[in-house]
Amino acid sequence: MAKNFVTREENYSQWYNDLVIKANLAENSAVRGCMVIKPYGYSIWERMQRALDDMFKETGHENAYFPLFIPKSFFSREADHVEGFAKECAVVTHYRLRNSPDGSGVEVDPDAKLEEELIVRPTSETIIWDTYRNWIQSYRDLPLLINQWANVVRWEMRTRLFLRTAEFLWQEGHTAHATEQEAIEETEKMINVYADFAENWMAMPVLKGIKSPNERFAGAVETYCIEALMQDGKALQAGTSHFLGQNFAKAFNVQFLNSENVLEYVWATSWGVSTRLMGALVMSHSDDHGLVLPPKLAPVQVVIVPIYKSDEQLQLINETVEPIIADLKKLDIRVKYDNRTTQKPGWKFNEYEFQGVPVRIAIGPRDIENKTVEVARRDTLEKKSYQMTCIDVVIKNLLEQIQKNLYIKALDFREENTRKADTWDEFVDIIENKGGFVYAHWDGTSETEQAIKDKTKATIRLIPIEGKKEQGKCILTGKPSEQRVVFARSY
RNA sequence: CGGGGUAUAGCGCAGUCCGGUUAGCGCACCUGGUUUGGGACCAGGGGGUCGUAGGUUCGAAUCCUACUACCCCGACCA
Repeated sequence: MAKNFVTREENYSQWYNDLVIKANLAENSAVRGCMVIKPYGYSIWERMQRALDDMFKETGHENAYFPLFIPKSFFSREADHVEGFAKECAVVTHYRLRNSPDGSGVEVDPDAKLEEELIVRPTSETIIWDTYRNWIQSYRDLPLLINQWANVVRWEMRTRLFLRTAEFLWQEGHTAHATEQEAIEETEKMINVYADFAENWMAMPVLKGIKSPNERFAGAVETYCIEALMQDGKALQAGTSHFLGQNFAKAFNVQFLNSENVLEYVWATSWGVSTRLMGALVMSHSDDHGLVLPPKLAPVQVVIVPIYKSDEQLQLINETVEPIIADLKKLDIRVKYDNRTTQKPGWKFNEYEFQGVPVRIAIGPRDIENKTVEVARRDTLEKKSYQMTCIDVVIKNLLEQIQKNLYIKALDFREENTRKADTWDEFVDIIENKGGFVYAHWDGTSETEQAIKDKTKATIRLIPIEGKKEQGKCILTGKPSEQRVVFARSY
């Protein structure tokens, strides 16, 4: 495995591929980086999914499931939307295969052409709004608060494992509201849910803000986002929440009668996070020893490894460990006792470090004698002996401490890599040589943003929502600006 | 779609320039023994249409042609 991941970007790719494959997380399939999440990796994702799902339900949302295929004609209804997605759609044109005449295998049967092509959903706004038309008649039907967990396909020109695969698993929330105000509140509420999840579950600090028009979702009036900083100094968009205005309601003719018996178009939002969060998790905390998982998301929070020379010793350790496991389980700690005889202790230590298990307990003859256990934490790699009595409470506290420590570490890293630039030279120097987030003034035009991107590959990651007003001059054009925005190179 | 690279055992690679025993190494796997507090050691063993198709040659992993797949860098994007 490549060393010095944190400081040497060129090693990143090798490190990353080694990591995800060896850690049994995922592997690239032949189809444009389609993501296959193996069992261990999936169990991490499943915990994330469950936590998010609970948060959606707490905020009043219900789950539903809509079709995979969307008739092509649906896409032409919202102009910006089709513009945004047309270039990356997988299209179903035929419905049958046949044996090749030359006997070399199978081929698409040219006689089985579809009347109207079907698009594999790149996102579900169109099919959902087509459905909502039938579900919404009265203000009494609103708000409609629905979430869908689904896989979608965007045929990207270039894929990147976890961060941009052709097929990915995500959730997309789609809500309909009677008023503009209520829809905006929903949009903001959900970006806050995402930020809450990122910080409190993933231990990943995020910036909140809105996107510049260039980066806005196709069909949205306003796009809110959370952005995280990865260990190599690049930004990663971790979640988005869109205020869609009445664009989709008008495109799909979704109207309702309000309490004054007046026909109105509904106001909409949509919001989503994807398996990209797995990439974010890996890239936020991992080190050269492998994954580092925040305890709240770790499928296994504590692993116990016995150290023994004889069967009798193992038997003794088994008996000693039994009540400890019971105590830990009582405190809802996910614990695994690995007393396989097929692997050696050293091998197990490395294996669980690789998988990012937050806490490891080792127990051997020496410990039995002293009534102690050896506790090692994954985040700092520190080892320490504790008395066996009350070890459950020690571990519980330690897990909470690790969760906090990971967040603080990531936050410190972000602070160290967040800078202000007041001149063009300063800006270029930071982007080229240091990376990270750069707060700088911008004249507010798309042309300037594009020019900065062309020159430096840096884009506006977000415009802070509650950013301080401050008079300044655009770093590129020198035109007046009232607020700094956040620039970075990104994935 | 442009530029670069790679393809040899489950994984990682050497061998290719300069054709010539039976294609090799590390990890992993299997058997036996000794081991077990940070990826053990010794001995033995199994596993290969050398990416595909054609060509040159007495002889091809090696030379030639075409094709395919994957990786990296760009444009595009969550």
